[in-house]
Amino acid sequence: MIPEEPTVRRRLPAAERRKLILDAALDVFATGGYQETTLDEVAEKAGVSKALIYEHFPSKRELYKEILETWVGELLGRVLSAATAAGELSEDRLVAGLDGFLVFVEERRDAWRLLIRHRASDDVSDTWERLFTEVARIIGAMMAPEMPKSSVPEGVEFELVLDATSRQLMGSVTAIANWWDEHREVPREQVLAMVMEFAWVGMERAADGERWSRDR
Amino acid sequence: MIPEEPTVRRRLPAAERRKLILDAALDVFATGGYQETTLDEVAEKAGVSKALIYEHFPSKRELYKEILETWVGELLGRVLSAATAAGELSEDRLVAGLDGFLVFVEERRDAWRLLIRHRASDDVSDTWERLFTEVARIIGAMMAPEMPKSSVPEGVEFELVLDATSRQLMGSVTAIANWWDEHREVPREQVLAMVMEFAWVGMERAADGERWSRDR
DNA sequence: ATACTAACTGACTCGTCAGTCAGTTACTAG
DNA sequence: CTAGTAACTGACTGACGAGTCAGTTAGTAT
Repeated sequence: MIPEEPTVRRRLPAAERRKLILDAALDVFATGGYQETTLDEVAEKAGVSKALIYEHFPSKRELYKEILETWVGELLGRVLSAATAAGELSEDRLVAGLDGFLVFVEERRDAWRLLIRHRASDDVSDTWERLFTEVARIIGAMMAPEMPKSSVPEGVEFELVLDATSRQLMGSVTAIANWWDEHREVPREQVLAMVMEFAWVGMERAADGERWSRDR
Repeated sequence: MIPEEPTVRRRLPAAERRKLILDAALDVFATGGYQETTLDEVAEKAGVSKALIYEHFPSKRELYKEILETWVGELLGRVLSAATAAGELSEDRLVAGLDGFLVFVEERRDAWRLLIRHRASDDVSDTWERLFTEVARIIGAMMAPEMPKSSVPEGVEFELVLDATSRQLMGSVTAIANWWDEHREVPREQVLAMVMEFAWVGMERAADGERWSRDR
């Protein structure tokens, strides 16, 4: 009869199959989140049986964690390399890192969706919390030179303000990234400009010693 | 034998029992989110059988939605009444509304936790999305007078910027509220000051026509 | 006291899904 | 050609959890 295409291997070496499963799982987890995703869906998407998934990963949880850590690593790597490539000035580095983040969101929307589809799954919240705290720490380190004492409200520890501010920055950037997800037509430079408009200008002004005060 | 305390009613009128179930459910849902809480937990916390819950609510989903809508309503009500009580100036109103929000978070941490424990549950995400959009709309309306054209990056629709900015504000405020949840020792006024420092000063500066630009 | 009703429960069904196991078959080393 | 092994699967188990039902009992009206 018609001979089967020899390049189409029905059985793949473990590493390749593993990769395909990871890709399928990213896709499915990103769409539905951890809890509502079933391994049967992942198996179907990957075109294999569920049992095979267990040849490559010990549990659903471990599969998810591996993907989560892979992509957080990728994201962090991009942001950091973009930042360090931008030179010495911490302001330039922050802007470059922010743009690197937006590039990541633009290119890997699936991974970005996975990263924000986090909460509510106590099963894996420890992993997420660890990674999240790590990111906050790094951003805080980049922001520290931009945060002179003058911008610290009286009676609050500098460390606390730094921590809170880095989380605010993460929160606003995350929010606009999600907004962007529904407004893809807006080009990246404009998103970047809006982030700067919102978050950055305030920090600059704070750096000049001008601060909001209650009695004005 | 020892007569039972007559004031301890073993059977309560429907309305009271309903209230107790709602309280218990808020508590449990707030701790674990929608998907991971079971009605058996809620029943145990409320001190009744699971079957009784179904005498008062048609389904788990409806129970959750009722709680969600109750507390979003409460939150919105407080923010709006604080804002309107603050006078005519939209800036004053925004600050007052923000403080009203922080008061809510401080007083009803359980409800606040419920409100952020949202994502990933497609079961109820439509309800959440509706409420979320509503809040963004209201904040956008409050912000609009504070956002002169000068703060709009070139080439972007004003409406889009307004929408994106309101979401950034929500994101940063949400982020600091969550941070506050782990730093309860920080008094509310200082949290408010940090929010202003981060978000507000930037907006004011933008209003003066000073903007971040890429080439400086 | 008696009957009536609303509050309430234990024990069930039924579907779903993570994880398992006993195999079967595609490839490959000799 | 023939083991041998790695890739792969169908059919299963066991646990868990939403929702149901046939009752039982506390309060109440007469």
